[in-house]
Amino acid sequence: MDRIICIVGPTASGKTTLSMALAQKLNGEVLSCDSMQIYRGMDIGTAKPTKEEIGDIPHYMTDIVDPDEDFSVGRYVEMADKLVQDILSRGKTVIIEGGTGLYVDSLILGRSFAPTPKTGHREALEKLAEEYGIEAVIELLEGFDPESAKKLHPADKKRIIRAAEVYLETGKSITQHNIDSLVQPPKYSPIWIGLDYEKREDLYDRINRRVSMMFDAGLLDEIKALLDRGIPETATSMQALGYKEPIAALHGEYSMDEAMHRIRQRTRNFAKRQLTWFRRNQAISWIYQYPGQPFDEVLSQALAIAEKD
RNA sequence: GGUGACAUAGCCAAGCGGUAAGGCAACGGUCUGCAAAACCGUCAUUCCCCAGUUCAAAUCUGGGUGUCACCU
Repeated sequence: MDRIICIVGPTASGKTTLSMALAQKLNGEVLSCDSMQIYRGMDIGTAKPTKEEIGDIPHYMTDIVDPDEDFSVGRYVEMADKLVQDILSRGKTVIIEGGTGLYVDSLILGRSFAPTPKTGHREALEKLAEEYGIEAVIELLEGFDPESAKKLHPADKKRIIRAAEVYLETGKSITQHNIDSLVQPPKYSPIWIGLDYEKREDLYDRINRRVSMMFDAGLLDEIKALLDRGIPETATSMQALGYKEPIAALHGEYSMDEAMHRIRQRTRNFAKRQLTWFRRNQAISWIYQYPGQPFDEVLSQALAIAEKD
């Protein structure tokens, strides 16, 4: 039987440490599932595991593209799935360490994505929305995908445009695409372990402290190095938490102190969204930690969950 | 000690006699190619306290308390 363990949870919940320890114990290899750690040169702000943390454990899907490259879930799944197959074929355990819910689920469910669109439909739709308002796009959408037109909130411009784009690209509505893919059984059935804290405030405390540590570790130098390399500030990667705020501060929009506060705030908000995403996955066994808990306790709980299967 | 201003949710804040805007935070949720993104929902039976005027008061009057500013 395929042996896959997914370690999921909000940022700063200790996923990296647990993944490495489990890999050690279970003869596993770690596959990172994080939409920002894929970028080269973005280490401190993304809390990427250090060389010391990784040690000699095989570790994948980190540092795979440059920060100014376009990336997507589709590309992630394509690359990661090959690695999963490869690790399994060698009889080892795959430990998926995931903070990006969409990526983890897409990989596990085995979703297939159409190739990157190049037809310019999206640009045209965006222009239409800009000139005539999003209502014009909704109206258009009603013509070939009334379900989406009705379901999507008028303020959710991004998804409305995507829904229209999918139809124009493929001739099939996004609603139909979704129905088709929901019919498919999940590609893998991993053991799910969720990491969280008993009390929300303890998780938030960890986030606050970690942000300070990032600044101490040289986050600003890292950002300056990226900018010196010519990475555009508008690149998706540079819009990441912990990057865009210091950049704004460097432009004098607010103080660096304010930047740090904003990073903390936005990271706390982000952690809550991650929890919302993972909470609906009933297959997850949660480990609720408390401050100062010995790591061995967490590890043995995780091993118990992994062994139960 | 005197004079003046102000007291509205955890924070900022509108309201100026007709039955408590809005923003942030918090909490809950959505999510199928930007996801560290984008989006949605909930959140003051009550406006510092007491008394009064009025059909009706967060809004007016008197007193009290507190904060700030200036004066001595």
